[in-house]
Amino acid sequence: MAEGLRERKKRQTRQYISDVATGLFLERGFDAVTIAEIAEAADVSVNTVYNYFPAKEDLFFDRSKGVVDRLSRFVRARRAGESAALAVLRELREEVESVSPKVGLIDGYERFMKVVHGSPSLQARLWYMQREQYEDLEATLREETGAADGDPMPALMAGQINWVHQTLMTTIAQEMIAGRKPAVVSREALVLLDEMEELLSERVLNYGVRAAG
Amino acid sequence: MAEGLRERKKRQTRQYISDVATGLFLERGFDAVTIAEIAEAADVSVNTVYNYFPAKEDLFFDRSKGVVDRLSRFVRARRAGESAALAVLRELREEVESVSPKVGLIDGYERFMKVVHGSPSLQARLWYMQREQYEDLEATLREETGAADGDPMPALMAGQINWVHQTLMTTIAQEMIAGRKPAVVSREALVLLDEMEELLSERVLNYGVRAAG
DNA sequence: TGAAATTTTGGGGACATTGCAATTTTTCAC
DNA sequence: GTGAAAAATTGCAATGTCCCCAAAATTTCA
Repeated sequence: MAEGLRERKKRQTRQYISDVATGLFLERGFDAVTIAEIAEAADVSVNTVYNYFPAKEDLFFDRSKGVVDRLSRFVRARRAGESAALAVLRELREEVESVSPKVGLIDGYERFMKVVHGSPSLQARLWYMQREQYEDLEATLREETGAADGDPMPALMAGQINWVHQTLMTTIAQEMIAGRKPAVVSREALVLLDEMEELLSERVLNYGVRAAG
Repeated sequence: MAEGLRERKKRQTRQYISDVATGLFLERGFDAVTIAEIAEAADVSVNTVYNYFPAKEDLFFDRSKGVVDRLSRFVRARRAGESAALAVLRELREEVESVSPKVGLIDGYERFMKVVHGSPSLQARLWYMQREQYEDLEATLREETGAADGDPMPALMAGQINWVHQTLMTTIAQEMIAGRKPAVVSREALVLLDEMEELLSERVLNYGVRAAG
């Protein structure tokens, strides 16, 4: 059985509110738009907005859901004989090379990031999500390598991998905000990834190698 | 001429408000204390509180001022023949070894961090300060090495050094919160620093070496 | 079709933060 | 010392986020 009318309407309402809000935010900035305005524009009550979104920031980052385990997924999907760091590097290269929106390589991303840049609370939320990603990765590494409880390696390795990802995303954001085209930024980002890989030590590059075959 | 009565009173008032606030925060948590309560306890008006502190978080982190250029200072003070990363590692080791409050090795730090842990806005503020530290370090590295404008190395190196510092501070905070004694945490932290140094690549360990004598 | 479950809404309120004007305190020239 | 100028403190009102609760509207399902 699929889903009833109620579920469908709920999803639609939620989506609609999110869309309306995002539109307003992109147009006028995060702080300049009030929840009351969003509610009115979406033709619902303020309470309904809060019914779907715990906080104002959630309205903006609604589409960025399911990014928490991004790095973890890369690691879990690493190939036989491949280390955690190299798997992440490979996946990131693929996304950068294919000029994927997943790494912000798309027209309009600059608009998005400018809004974030202009609001402390959005930046805070972004950092929070990045922190979550890091912690998720640490847990995954601990799990995948079967490291003991007191072993600091998973945390350290997660930190190094996180550095790669963070630096990549920050750089892309900066370049996009600077007005560069996705294709151009893609090429620069590939160079950056090469440089970062060269800065990683052998021990990092070899951590969490999946048993061959 | 030193300072007039006015300046002195201002500083006293500011300090008193901050002290009263910190006391309340440590006692009952950040969110559970209102600005109005602080104002009343400090026997001033709410507006006076806002006169000295732009936001509630500033009341809590008032003592943590001047930490922005912590890493930068370490780098600038590096010795002849010493690299940026090694200078930071050395300074951190010294502080950890001497069980210094500067790295959180002091009874009561656990209390402080628990409050931070319990409040999203305080965490956000902490991340913001860490971000500032990173950016400050990048600028310093760029300056000290005379790197070209498009050169990504200062940013990458700042990232690596920042990883060391961040990981150290986070670990110390966790251990302190877990109830360990400063002396014990100090010993663990020294081991951690060794492990991190071993994970840094030669290129990182050799970046920004100050010309010998 | 009507009761139960769920969603939406209205109203009230706590609290951070800001702006403005009135009031008090401190400074400083005379 | 005294009084005006400068600065600090205060009170008051308002905005905006977010929470809680109870009433009203909508949807589900026996």
